[in-house]
Amino acid sequence: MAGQSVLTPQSEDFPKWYQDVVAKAEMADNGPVRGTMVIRPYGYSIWERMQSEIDTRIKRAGAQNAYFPLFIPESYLSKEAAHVEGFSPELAVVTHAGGEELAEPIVVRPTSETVIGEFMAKWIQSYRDLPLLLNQWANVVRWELRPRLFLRSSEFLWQEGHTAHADAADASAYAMKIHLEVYNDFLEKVLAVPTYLGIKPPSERFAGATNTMTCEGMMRDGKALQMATSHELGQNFARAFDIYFQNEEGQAALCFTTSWGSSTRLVGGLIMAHGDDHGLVLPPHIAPIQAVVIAVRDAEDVNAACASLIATLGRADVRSSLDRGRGSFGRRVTDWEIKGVPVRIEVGPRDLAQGLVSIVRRDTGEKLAVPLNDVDTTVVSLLETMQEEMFVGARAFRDSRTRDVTTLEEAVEAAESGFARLAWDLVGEKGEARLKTEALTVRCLQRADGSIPADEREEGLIAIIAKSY
RNA sequence: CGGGCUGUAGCGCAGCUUGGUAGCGCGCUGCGUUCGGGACGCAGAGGUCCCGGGUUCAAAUCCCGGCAGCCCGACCA
Repeated sequence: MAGQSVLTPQSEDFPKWYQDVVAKAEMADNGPVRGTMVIRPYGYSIWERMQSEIDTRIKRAGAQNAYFPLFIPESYLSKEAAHVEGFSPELAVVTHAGGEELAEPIVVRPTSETVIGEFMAKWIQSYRDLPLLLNQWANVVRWELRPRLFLRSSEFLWQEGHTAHADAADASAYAMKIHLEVYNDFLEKVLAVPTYLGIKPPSERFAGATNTMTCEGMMRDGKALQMATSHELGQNFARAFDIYFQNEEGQAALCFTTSWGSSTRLVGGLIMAHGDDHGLVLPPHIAPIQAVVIAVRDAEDVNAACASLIATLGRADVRSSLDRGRGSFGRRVTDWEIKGVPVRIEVGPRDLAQGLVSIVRRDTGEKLAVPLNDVDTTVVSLLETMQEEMFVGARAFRDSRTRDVTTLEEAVEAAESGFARLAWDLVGEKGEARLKTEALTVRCLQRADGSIPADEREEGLIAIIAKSY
């Protein structure tokens, strides 16, 4: 059995590999209703760590958490024309409740701009109430025809921020702040995923937004995944929901609003950004278990050494877990690899006799013999090294698969294996239509230096073109 | 919604052509030997063969009608 692979190799069938990992790492199962998802404890613990990291950053940016209802009157959605048009194909609508047909159908929220807009209008009186910075953690429903666990499910978990500002500049600056200091910082520092930042072309904009910013990550198969988005909504929703305030001159003025979100899709992105043929590879900062201590065999002295190591690692703030010597060694090693635990510490009689343990890195497979007394300091510094190297490695991979091109035809070719960078002037609406026939899209527009432009009419913008999830 | 495929044990499948009382691998349970890269032996448990109807002495198998799922074509975090 040795050497036989447990997972479908990525090179053979990437989607199958993804499904295998999700199942075998015990991340999630399909729910009974098509498109729904059961998130299993291991997958959920990763999501919880994401929530905690993102939530901390959101609060640092000044927003407060609140909760708005799952059920939204259908009439609310209709108040913003582009919004309802964009979302109507994927709405789940409640027509019956309490044993009767409802007078007005109720929509299960696909996003909460409308309800929150209604309440912002109520709560905002004067410029002193601005900016109003809200966030909520919730589930939302967008009916999916082609669901995939974490990446596209009919119900998913997310965080949605909603803010109101006195002027366009303040709204735009705040959306940018969230985008850089919450999303991009989280993606780079915690998930070790490098991104291309930019704005969506008008065709890809959020329904009802005046501008949409995105963080695009590259997966191991070269396809793009939108990992978070931030929208400037202009006065579209303020107008629809009468979000007025009295300015310093005593006149009524319309607010400018923003919204921004990140979801359980991040879990899928994490899997696909770092995973290899042996399974998940988790960056230490996100890993629920950073180090697993494996007893090579279930013997008294081995178990005692393991217990002592767990205690030591705990004092060093390393999230660790013990694998007692039940079952075959190889099997247990494989199982922990599939789950992507960054560091494996093997404790066996042979090493122990010399006062050593074996420490193995999940990302490189590198194996070190380390004296018992040095385990905590070694692991702590190793985890930081791995976090950094995983980011650098992912960035090198992304860069190696990103090509500057000068024609649409070259872009199509380059997007076979990664991203193409092409002058936005050379794309335009016609180019987008051409790309669509090749199942390609403009993922984002950015300035030549990689920064985020204010709008798509700026001179000299670069379009990042790729296949996407 | 259009085209192709599949529903048999927890999972993956064979059996169906040519009807005859339900099988394999993995997993699971118990005991024992093992354990430094997916261990092995022995003994077990587990099935409305997707649903409904029909043909037949007899249907997983043949016929009719449903339902569900998967893959490929237009949207989305």
